[in-house]
Amino acid sequence: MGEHSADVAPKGKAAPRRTSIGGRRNPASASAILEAAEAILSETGLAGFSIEAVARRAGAGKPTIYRWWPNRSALLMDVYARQKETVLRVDTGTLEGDLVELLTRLFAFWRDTPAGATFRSIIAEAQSDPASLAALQSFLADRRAYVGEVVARGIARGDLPPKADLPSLVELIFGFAWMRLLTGDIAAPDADHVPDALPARVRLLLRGAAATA
Amino acid sequence: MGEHSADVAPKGKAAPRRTSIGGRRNPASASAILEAAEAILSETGLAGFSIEAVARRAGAGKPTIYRWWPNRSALLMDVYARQKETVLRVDTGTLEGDLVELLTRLFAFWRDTPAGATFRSIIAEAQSDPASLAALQSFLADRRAYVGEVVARGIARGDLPPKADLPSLVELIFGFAWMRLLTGDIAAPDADHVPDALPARVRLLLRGAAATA
DNA sequence: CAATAATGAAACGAAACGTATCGTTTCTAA
DNA sequence: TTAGAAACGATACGTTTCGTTTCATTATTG
Repeated sequence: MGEHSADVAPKGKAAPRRTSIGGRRNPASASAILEAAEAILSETGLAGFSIEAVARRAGAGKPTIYRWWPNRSALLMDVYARQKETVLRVDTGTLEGDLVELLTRLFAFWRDTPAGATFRSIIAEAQSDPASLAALQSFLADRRAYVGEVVARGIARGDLPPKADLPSLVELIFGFAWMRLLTGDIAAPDADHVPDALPARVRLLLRGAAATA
Repeated sequence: MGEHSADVAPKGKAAPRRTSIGGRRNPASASAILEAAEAILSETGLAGFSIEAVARRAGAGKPTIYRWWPNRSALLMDVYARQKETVLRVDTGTLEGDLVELLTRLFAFWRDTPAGATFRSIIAEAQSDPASLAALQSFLADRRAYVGEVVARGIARGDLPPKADLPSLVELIFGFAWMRLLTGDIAAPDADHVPDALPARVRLLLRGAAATA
């Protein structure tokens, strides 16, 4: 998966029909489907996202999509996972720097790539489907653990007292980020018009965590 | 609206057919529609919520619903507005008390009434419809202003320094609350199994806000 | 070569969307 | 009293999407 030409039909053109490659999945089909899904999300958002639309765009059969993904939520999750969210990899030397950098990068990732449209759609779908919610909760737990490690590293470095309220800090960071995404509030800071409030949020959180140690 | 018997069909029974009451809207129809919408959200969540289902349940015509609400998002907004979110009215004597009480009440409101299902649906719909997002942003601005007043009252009382970072505090409070709702994390605290982490979140936020004054 | 799994095209019945049409009811103004 | 207007729910409509089934074809494996 990901190593093959996707054979996604550019809009308006017919791609060669893919056929079976024998008793195994065709990675070209998978790529085509995931890329089509991503393109549609980018172009029309969740409102235009349907299995029908993805199948059409990918030149794939609906049975193929349903064979691998039970519903559109699951497909969304795979689209997001594929977008390689490496933005969380930070190491600026200070905890405050790490958190500011992490969030700055996350917002840019959400803003400048189809990832933002994808992830907000995942959250939306999770409100109407219990299985999707469970998947999202699991995903969140994983991400929280990672950020918890970033914070623990800061503690080890002495940037934060050992008894700082780490669970609250991590929860509030994610609440902040998600809310920015869901309210469409991830525009790039612009020193002339939109001052960057993100560092102030991080500062408040870190000082609060330290003060509750 | 709200003063009349709704004439909502109990499931399985036929309500008397409503007719026109002359060249104005029939408040009984409006009530029936809003109540049906609320009931469906409670029972099936957003997945079962459709204009068709509401019309059937309310014994109303789809043209009637579309006459008054452009789409299901708008209907959701009215359902939520109708649920009288008075939980924000707090006055415990201290700012920390106020914020803890406010959030405790808000979570109970979301948990114990159809309001939670409604509001999470509103947020979900806002991810696929720009007009719904605009309405949600407006609603949020209003609620932030109110909480800002609660905080300002605390500042006047001396619970928080005058130069506390009020914008960050308010934004983080809402991020926290929304995220709890969206991840299904609003279960009632249970001292034996689920300790109440909410006061710790509030404490961190208040100390952080104070420390950034 | 036969069996198997996979592939996309096509078809299907059901459901929902948003709109149009209809007969009926009620209200208001003349 | 009458005519006109707005509203009401029932019905119908064309379109889209859902999830599933069927089909002919392809490639792989034993």
